[in-house]
Amino acid sequence: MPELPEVETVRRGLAPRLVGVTLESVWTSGKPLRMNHPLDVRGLRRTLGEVAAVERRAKYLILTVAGRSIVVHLGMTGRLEIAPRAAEREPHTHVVWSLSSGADLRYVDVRRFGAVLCAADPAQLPEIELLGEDPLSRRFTPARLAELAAGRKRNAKTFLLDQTRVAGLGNIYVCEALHHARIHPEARVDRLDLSRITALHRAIQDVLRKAVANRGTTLRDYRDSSGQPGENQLTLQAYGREGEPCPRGDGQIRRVVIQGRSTFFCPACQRRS
DNA sequence: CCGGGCCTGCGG
DNA sequence: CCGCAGGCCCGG
Repeated sequence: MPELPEVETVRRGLAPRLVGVTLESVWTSGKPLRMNHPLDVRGLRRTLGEVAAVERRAKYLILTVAGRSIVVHLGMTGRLEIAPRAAEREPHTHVVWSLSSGADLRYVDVRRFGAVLCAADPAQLPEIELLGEDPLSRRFTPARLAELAAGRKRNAKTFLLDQTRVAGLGNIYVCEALHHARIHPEARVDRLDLSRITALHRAIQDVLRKAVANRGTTLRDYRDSSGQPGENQLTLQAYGREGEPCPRGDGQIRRVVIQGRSTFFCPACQRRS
């Protein structure tokens, strides 16, 4: 499910209900998550106490708790939600924290592609350390994007999905940003001139900011921390629109597979060079 | 780079 | 039954 805008929406929902609240105890389902990694139950038990901050780094949520951190990645179907303690647990609930506020914080993940990690210093986790530039940060400028793209003999789609360069985009927003910037998903990134890099930079930021304002894209599974779907699916220009007219010209949206992922683009307005 | 795998569910 | 799904990892 979740790319940067969805994770940011979850963060904004959680922060006011977690900061200053104490994680009193934790329960786990016993099932492994991403890559069959068992949950670190002892680490989670050591990471109880008052929540000082709820932050986001790319698609990761970072809860600072009593000087340590809980790091959550939602994979495809993960959800972090606040629920009344008395509410029945949904199937595929894998972690439940009891909060001093009387509610639960619950991690639910049908496909178990997500991760719940803990660490004394999250910056030292390889998952976090290896992340590239956050596209909504001040450091992400057209010049920075040009630097990241220089010398990379990869197509634009693959480049933008690579979390070690620009971190936070996934399949939907890569399709949308490339469409917005009129760049063909198979355009080689080291051959984009500065004006096209600048257009891409702007498209990435515009697409992500709009999606955050719309509280994320819900195609199927995504829900925020209150269980509410987002609204951004109503604004998608290319993703999921195979065969429909391009909203911006006389082309027709096509679907191809790049990097094993469905890729939607308009052959009329998105150019390779 | 590609293909496959992880896991479950849904829709054709 | 088959293909597909907002992510990521690994081996060849």
